[in-house]
Amino acid sequence: MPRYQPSRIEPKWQAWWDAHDTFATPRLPADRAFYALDMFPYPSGDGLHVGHPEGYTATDIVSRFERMRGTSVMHPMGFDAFGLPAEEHAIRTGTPPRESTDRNIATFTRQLKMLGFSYDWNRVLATTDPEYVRWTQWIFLVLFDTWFDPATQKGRPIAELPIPTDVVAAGAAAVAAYRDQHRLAYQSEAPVNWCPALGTVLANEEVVGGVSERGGHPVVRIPLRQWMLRITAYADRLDRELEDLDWPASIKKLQRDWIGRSTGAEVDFLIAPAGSAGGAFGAWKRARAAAGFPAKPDTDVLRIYTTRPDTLYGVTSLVIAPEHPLVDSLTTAGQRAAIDAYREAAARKSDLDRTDLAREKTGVFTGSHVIHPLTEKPVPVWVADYVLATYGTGAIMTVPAHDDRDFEFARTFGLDVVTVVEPPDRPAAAGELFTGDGVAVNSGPYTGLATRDFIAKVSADLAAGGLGRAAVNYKLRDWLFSRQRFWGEPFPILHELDAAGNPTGAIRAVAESELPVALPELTDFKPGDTPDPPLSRAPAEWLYVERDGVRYRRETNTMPQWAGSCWYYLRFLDPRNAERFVGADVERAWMPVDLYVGGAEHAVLHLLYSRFWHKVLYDRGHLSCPEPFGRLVNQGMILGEMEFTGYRAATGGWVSAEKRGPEDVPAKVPADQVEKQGEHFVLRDAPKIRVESRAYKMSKSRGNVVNPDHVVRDFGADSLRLYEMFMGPLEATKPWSTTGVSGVRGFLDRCWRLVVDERADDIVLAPQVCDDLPTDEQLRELHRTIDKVTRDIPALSFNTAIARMMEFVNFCTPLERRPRAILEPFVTILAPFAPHLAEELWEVLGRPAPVSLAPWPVVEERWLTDDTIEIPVQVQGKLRGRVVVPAGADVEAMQAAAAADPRIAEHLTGRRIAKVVAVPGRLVNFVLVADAGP
RNA sequence: GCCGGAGUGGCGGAAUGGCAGACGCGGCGGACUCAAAAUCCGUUGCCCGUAAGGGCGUGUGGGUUCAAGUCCCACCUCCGGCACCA
Repeated sequence: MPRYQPSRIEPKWQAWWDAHDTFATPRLPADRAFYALDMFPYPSGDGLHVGHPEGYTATDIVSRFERMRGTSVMHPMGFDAFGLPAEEHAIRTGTPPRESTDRNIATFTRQLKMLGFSYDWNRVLATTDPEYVRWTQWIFLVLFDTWFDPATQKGRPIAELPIPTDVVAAGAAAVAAYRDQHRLAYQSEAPVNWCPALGTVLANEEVVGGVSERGGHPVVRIPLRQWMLRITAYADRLDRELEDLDWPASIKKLQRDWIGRSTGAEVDFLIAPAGSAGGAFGAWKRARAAAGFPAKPDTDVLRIYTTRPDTLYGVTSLVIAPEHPLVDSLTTAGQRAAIDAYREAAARKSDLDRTDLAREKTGVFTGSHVIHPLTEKPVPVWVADYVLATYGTGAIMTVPAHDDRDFEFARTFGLDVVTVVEPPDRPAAAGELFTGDGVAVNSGPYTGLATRDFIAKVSADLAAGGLGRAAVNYKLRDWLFSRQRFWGEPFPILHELDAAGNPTGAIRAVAESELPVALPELTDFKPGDTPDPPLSRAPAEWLYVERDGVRYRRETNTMPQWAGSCWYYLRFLDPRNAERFVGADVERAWMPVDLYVGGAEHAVLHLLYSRFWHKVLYDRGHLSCPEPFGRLVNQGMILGEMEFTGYRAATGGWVSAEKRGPEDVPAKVPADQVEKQGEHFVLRDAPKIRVESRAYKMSKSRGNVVNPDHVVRDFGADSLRLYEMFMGPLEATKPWSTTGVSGVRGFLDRCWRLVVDERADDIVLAPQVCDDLPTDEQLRELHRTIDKVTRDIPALSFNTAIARMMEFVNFCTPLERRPRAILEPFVTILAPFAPHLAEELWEVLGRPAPVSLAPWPVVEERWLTDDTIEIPVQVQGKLRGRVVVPAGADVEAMQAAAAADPRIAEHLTGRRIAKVVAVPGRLVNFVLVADAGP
C-alpha cells in the first residue's frame, strides 16, 4: 500500500523545513563560509521553465552538502523584477506593472518552493522593492560622486578632482560643469538607438541585426540626452583582473573580446587650406614640434586612430564617419549635395544595417584633402559608413594594401593600392592584400624595419614631432544607462529650472536622506511618439520639487534592468539593513561569492556590469574585495525532446531529407517509425527515405516546452531535480527525455523499497532492514559510494555521483538482510539530491529529523582498497586475459602471474619477448620481437 | 569570415595515456500472475562461429607510444557566440 508518493511527502517536508526555519543562514558565518549564488530569475508571466531548476538544483546540492559538512552556507533567492514585459503588459491591459509583477513573483515563489530548494527565504528580495530601489539609487549616487583617476587607476570622490586654474577662474558654474564632465555617471547628447515601436532607446547590445532584441522592431539612430556610465574608465582593470578568476576560459575570452583592447597610434593630418601653397604645412609642423601633440585636436586637423602606424606610407585616403563633426567643414560646395544625401541615408540605418548591406562598401568624396604628416603629400578625405563614429576618433587612414576593409573600399572606388609591407618569407606582389606582419618597403627612412620595430619607432618619432602619439582603444563603449520607460528605478537627480521653467543645465543629486525616489502613480503607461519618457507625464507634485529656494524638475528617465541585477548578491547578505546597502562586517565575512551558476547568455553584459559596479564600490571603500564572483559556472541549455522530421512533397509522398527542396513540408515522425541505417535515420517502412533527427531549443511556437509543474505532478520534485542532474554534465547542452525522468523515478522507487515495506498497510520498515553488522563487502560498497559522491559534488559532476548511488542501490536490493549501518549513511548522502525522499526515509528509519542537517558521513579509507586486484594482461597491446594478483604486487610478481596464465602462455609460446611493460596496479603488456615470418 | 564547444551502442551519457561503452533509457529472455500492470532476475556494441574463440570498433586521414576516445598534425560535420572596432 504505501508506495513512494512524492505528492504526499514533498509538501510535508517543505512545510517542516519552513516551520523549523531549517535553512536560515546566520548573519555571520560560524566558521567556514560558503556563498552559493544562482542568477536570480526575471519573474515572467510564463512561470518557471525547466531550464531554471538545472542551475538551481546544482547550487542547492552543493549548499546542502556544505551545510552537512558543518559549513555556514549563504544560499539566497530573489527576483530581477523590473523589466519590459511587465510594462508591455501594462500598456496592453492597463494593469499596473507592480500588480502583474507581484503576481508573477508569487507564482515563481510557489514553484521554487515546490522544488525543495534550501534557500533562506528570509532573505528573499525583489529589485522592485522600494527599500532595494533606495540602495540602487544610492549606488548610482556613488557613481555620480566618483571620478576615475588615471594616475592611480582608481575611482575617487569628485571633491578630490583637481580643477584646472582657468576653470576655477571661470567661476562656480564652470567648476560644476567641469566636475559633471568627469563623473562616472554623466549626461551625454549621443546618437542612440531609438526604437519607435517600443518607445524607447536601446543599448547597442540590445539591438541585434538592425532590430530590437525584444520584439524585432526597427531601430533608428537619433541624438538624445542620455545618462551614461563611464565603464570605459575601468576597461583596463576589467580586462586585467579577469586573470585570477576561476571562470571558464571561454567566458573570460568573451569578456576580453567584448572589452576589445587594442593598441596603436593617433595621428593628426593637417586639413589642407583651400588653394593655399605649401607654406601652411611647414608652419603647422614647426608649431606642433614646439607645442607637442594636443589632447584635443583643433578643427584644422583630422585625427585618426590606427593599430598599424607602420603602414603610414601606404595611406591613399582618409575616411571619416558620416557623424564626424568635421564632415560639414570638409565638404566642398561641389560635393555638398552628395554628402548630405549620404549622411541622411546613413542616419536611417542602424549600425548593423550598415554592416549587413555594406558588404559592398559605400562612400562619398568630400572634395577636401589633408596633408600626410610624413610624406607631405595631399590625401583625399572620404565619408563612408563603414567607419564608426563611436570608435577611436571616428576617422581612419585607409591602407588598401594591408587592411581587407580598406582593400575592398579602394577596389570599389578605384583608389590606389600601395604596398609598404612585404611578407617575411617572400616578395610582395603588386596590388596584393597582405595583412600580416612583415618588413617595411617603400617607407622612406623606415624601409627595412620589421612591423614591430617600425611601430615603436614611428610612434616615438610622431610623438617627438607633436604629430601623433601611442594610443589604446577599446571596443567597449560607455554604458548607456537611461531608458525612456516607466518600470525601472527613477534617477535620484534634479534638474534646475530658471524662472521661465526651462532647465538651466545645472543638476543636483537628491539627498541621501530623501531616498528612495519612488515611482509616481501613473495610469497611462504608453510610450509616446517622441523619446519623452512616461515619467514626464507624472503628476506635477512628483515632477517638480523645490530645494533651497530653487525649483527643480525630476529626471524622468529610468534605469535599465541591469541596474538591479548589478548588486543583488550584496543585498542578500543583509537584506533588511536600513542604514547601509550591506553591513561591512557581513560583506567581509561572506564575499566574494564562492559559486555562481547561471546561463551563458549573461557571460558578457550582466557579469561585466556587476564587476564594474563592484570595483567602483571597492575603490570608494564600501567593499572589501575587488571582484564579486570567484567561481563561475554556466549551466548548459536544456533542449526539447529529440524529434524526427521527415519531408513531404506537394504530391503527398515522402522526400528523403538530403534531397528535399524548399517546397517540401517538414512533418514530425514518431520515434517508433524510424530506424538507424548507417549514418542516418530512415523511415522503417521506406528505408530509402532519410529523416532528420535533432533536438530543438524549447519554444512556445515549436510546442516542445516542458512545464516543471507537470513534471512534479507526474514524477515528483525529487525526480525532476535528480533527472536534471543525471542528464549529463551540468555545462553541456542536452535534450529532455520523459523516459529519462521515469528512469530516475524508478531509482527513487527502489530507494524507497530498500527501506520501506511496500506491502504493509502503514509506512513501516521493510522486513529486510536489520541491525546486523555489515559485511566487509557491504562496507566496501558503501564507502566507495560515499567517497565518489563526496568527490563529485564539489566538482559539480552530479551525473556520475548519481550513477554511483544507483550502483549502491542495485547492490543492496537483492540483500535479504540490509544492515541499517549501511542504509543510514546512504540516505544521508542521498539527501542533497533528493531531499524530500531522504527526509522521509530518515524518519522511517527512526532517526531525528532533519537529515538535511545530519553530519556528512566520513569515508573510511581502508574500505577503498582490496587485498587482491584483477589486472588485464596484454600481448602486443591486445587484451588476452586477466589475472588476479595481490594489491601490492610488484612488477616481477605481476609479470610472473601473467606469464603463468595458460591463455597468455599460449600466446607467448614460440615467440621471443622483446620487453615487458608492467604498471603496478594497472596492467601487464608483453611486447614480442617482430615475427620474422614462417 | 572569425572565435568557442562538441562528435563514443538504437538514445542520454561514463572512462588520472593502461580492460571502451559505468549508470540510466530502450530492446530481448525469464520468474511471479488466470491474465495484465507493477516488481525481481538475466541479457544486450557490431561481425564470424553451435561453442571455445576470433576479427572489427570512440567523425575522417595521418603521426607519437609497449599502449590513444584521451597527446600531436590535417580535414569533415553539428551546435553556440561574434561580426567592418581600423
